[in-house]
Amino acid sequence: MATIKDVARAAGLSTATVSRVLNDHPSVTAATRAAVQDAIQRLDYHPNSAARTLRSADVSTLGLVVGDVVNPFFSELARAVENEARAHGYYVVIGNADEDPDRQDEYLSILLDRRVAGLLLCPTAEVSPLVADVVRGGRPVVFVDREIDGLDVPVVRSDSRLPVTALVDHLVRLGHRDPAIISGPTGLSTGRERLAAFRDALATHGIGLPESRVRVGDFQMDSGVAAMRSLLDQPEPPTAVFAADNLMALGALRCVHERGLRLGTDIALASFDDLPWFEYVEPPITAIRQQTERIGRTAVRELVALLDGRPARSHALPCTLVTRASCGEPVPGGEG
Amino acid sequence: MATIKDVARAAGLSTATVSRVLNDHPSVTAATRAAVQDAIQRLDYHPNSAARTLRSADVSTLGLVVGDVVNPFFSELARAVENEARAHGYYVVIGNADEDPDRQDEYLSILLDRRVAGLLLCPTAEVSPLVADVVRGGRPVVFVDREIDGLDVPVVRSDSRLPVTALVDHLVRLGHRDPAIISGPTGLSTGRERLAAFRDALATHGIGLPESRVRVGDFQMDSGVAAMRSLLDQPEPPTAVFAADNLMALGALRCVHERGLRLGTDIALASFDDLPWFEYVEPPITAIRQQTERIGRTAVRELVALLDGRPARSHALPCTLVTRASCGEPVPGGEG
DNA sequence: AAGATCGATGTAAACGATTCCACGCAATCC
DNA sequence: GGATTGCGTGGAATCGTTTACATCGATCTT
Repeated sequence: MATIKDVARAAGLSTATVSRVLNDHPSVTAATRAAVQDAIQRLDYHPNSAARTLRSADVSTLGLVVGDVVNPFFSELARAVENEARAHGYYVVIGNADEDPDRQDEYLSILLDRRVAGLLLCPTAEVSPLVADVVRGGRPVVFVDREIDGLDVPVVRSDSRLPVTALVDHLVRLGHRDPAIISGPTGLSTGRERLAAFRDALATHGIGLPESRVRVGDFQMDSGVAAMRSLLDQPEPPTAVFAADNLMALGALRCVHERGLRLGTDIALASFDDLPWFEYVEPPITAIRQQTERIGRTAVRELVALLDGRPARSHALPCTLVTRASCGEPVPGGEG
Repeated sequence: MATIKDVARAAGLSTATVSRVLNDHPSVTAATRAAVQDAIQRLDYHPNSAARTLRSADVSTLGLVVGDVVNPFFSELARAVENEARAHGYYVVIGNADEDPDRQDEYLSILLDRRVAGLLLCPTAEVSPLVADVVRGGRPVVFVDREIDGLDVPVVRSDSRLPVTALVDHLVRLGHRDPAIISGPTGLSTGRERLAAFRDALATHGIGLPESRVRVGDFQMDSGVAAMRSLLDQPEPPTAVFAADNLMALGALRCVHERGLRLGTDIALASFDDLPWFEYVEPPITAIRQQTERIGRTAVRELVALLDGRPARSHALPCTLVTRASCGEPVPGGEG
């Protein structure tokens, strides 16, 4: 493959001049420029970008490590991140942790190795020496969706307490006296928070949350199926179930269908994370809607602030409870 | 940012030795190795991959450019690609074209700049000088899902003809005499093929496909809404609609709900791409199921073959028609 | 016990681009 | 008309790594 030296030789010029032509440097004669262009054409020369980025660091790419690409929340997040990043002149390359802390660390390494300008991370584990190192190393990092105790990193996420409280009120109003939860991993801040919010909200109604009403999944679909089965297999199954993310809600739904139960009458189901198709299931599924797009955009803005040397701050964005019919009572005009 | 020199100095060794540790060279004492590891930890050192690939090309990372991360087909594909790649010792970084040819080219450039070992690409446009250059430049590339006429690149995709024919037979059997299609872009091989297969299959039943029965979307949700509206706004709307991908099917579904129509009785709907939740909509949605996981895994295997200097071949994997009730007739035991 | 062998480490030359600095030359100034 | 300015270009250092070759003890051979 032709190098800049070959071009220089072919054009009878120095590599410095060729480089100037390549980078649109003003002080090059039109004639010289043409000669270089010609040599480039003839030799089918393509600059080696490894050499290029070695010399002058790449500042155009951001890294995004998501919890699980298959999770629509994260893919929508990825799209939002990308759109906002492009508006600021950055590209985004994505690594998929698949909810596996080891994979997360690997992609973290790869992206750092590749010298991305900054990192957006949805941490998949509470403790990761690598993450801690990266943060302490002073690299520009923003956490998205999840935070890690003890690490002073800007976090952009949803505030789960209010909407979960609203959901519990909704459930209790419909007569559910012993709702269950399919929680996310308690090792993740989102898992913990949603569970705690659920428990606390029930407590205000004088309702406890015994172990028989809690199952812990991993935010992926299969764990939702298993959790729902386990809940329904009890002597006194719950009348309502709150799945802490959309994939586990889908899994729960699969189980409900397996058993031939009717949603909303035999068993109530609600989900953290709203999805377009929740509206089209019969009956439509009540869900807590996150401002996914806004989360992504805000996170990018904070990261860009960091990159520009400005201070960044954390955000807990509000959610809305979208009440539909899956918890028992058809709510007219439920959207909103 | 720490360099190999800093590590060498901190460990009281030469850069050569540090490099040997980094690359698992056998002839390094355990003690020396430990000292280097320690220094690496302390300094939070990450090798500069630009320098590394400048000296000797990086062989551990594959690049994947998907059509649209938000499309569940592509996110499932991404997961499969990643799992298979890891089994072969590769990592995968993802770029999202968002169905935009310019973005595709940008990510292609970025990934090539970063000197990934090989590329998996879901081309978003028929003509792209960059893609052509890359292919002609002899870089290891495998196309996934879509192909480009005139480029001799291994392609791993679904064979759409058989299942689309089966779908049309199904529709005709249920009495639909003028089905419509929400096609993908005709600039994409998948768009063209599915449309052609639909038209040809109808022809064998003596049914034509006039312009009033064809709408062209972009494989994204909004275009499905618009296309469905346009189809239904006609004086004589079709009784059945085939959406050429899952996102446009979701869009069509939104339109059906907007209008207060009942799926299966007022209007039939079928989709290319099956999704778990299609089963839980009322009535469940008939769909053509691709072997997404197998497509991803096969594509990686072919790319790995290329990287190992072995020949690679193309694959057209079979799909299955999963008949459910959305086209009018509840089919008992419809799964399969 | 002296030379051959071997294993661990260091030295320094690449890789291909960018860019600071210096140089020569023409045009301009006083 | 000699000094100054400015412009186009070239020389060479530099980015951070890998790796061929050199070095240097220690061990082995006979």
